[in-house]
Amino acid sequence: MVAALVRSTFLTNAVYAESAREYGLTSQQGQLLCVLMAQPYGMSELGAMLGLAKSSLTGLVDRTERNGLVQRRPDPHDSRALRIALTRKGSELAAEFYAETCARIENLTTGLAVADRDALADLLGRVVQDNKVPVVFLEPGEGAHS
Amino acid sequence: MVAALVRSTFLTNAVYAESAREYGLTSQQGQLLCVLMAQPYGMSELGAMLGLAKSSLTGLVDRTERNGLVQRRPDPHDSRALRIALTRKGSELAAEFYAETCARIENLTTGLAVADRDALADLLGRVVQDNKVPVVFLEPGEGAHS
DNA sequence: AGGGGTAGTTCGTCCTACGAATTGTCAGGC
DNA sequence: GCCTGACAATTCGTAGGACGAACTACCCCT
Repeated sequence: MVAALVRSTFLTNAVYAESAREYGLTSQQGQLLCVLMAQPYGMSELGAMLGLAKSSLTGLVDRTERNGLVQRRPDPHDSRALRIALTRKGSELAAEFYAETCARIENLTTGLAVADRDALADLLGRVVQDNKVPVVFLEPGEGAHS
Repeated sequence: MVAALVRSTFLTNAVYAESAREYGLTSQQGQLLCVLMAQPYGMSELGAMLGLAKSSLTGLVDRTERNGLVQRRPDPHDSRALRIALTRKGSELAAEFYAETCARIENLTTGLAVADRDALADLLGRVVQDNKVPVVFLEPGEGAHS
């Protein structure tokens, strides 16, 4: 059990990172884009979702902003706070990266029968839910709700 | 499916990293120790298993060696090559880290019935095998065979 | 108006990862 | 025996990632 989970994690990481790399992203930047596909978030919210310290986030957003993918917008209701949102370019890149990554991850399970794939999705879904994993990756079809 | 896999990967990463941290390790150093629990390997072999460039490995082994966990031994049959092996201290730390990490990962699935856990292990095991994931984490019970 | 808590940034430090260039060694052909 | 191509590993420079501690600016409550 444990070994299977750890190794599949290793596998998924590698696939994710390689896909990101081909779009000129790091894993972390790709993850940031994927989170922001749903809606803009504040720095602190992002830190909580991604499990990063505030200071780590500043840098990540800096670099991603420098690449023109993301934008710091002032929060209208709180002048301390920021809303981090995708730029047009970031939005387009995120969509491509997301689609390609989905395809590649999906491909990892092509050795399984359809019923088995469904079973796996269900079981993993439950584990994820039981452990309250933040939505770092949308369900395909789960669109932006803003 | 895809989202469940990616999110469970995120979860496992976080648990692994936190466990490592508590033993004074980074994820990568922890991974290195786990791989070496099975047997010593050469730098190139490690690079292939972990999916790292040679130059990345030099640094990782440097830092881990500096902490006294790992040792570069000359390869008796090839004086270009090295065998990277756990030191006594590294071996002990690896065992503790491994056990603790196993426990924590196992814990992620306590929301599942035993039969479901077995099913999940089986399905993930097949995915891992189909995709030829290197043995970056032993099956509990799979001991060193040297 | 004062003061505790919150949002983000800055700074210094260390780890991670890569590619290109380099050194030493092995082994096969001649 | 020697040369040459392939291979093992390191070095160097660069860039990103992550953290904690210290700091600024602002919110809100009283």
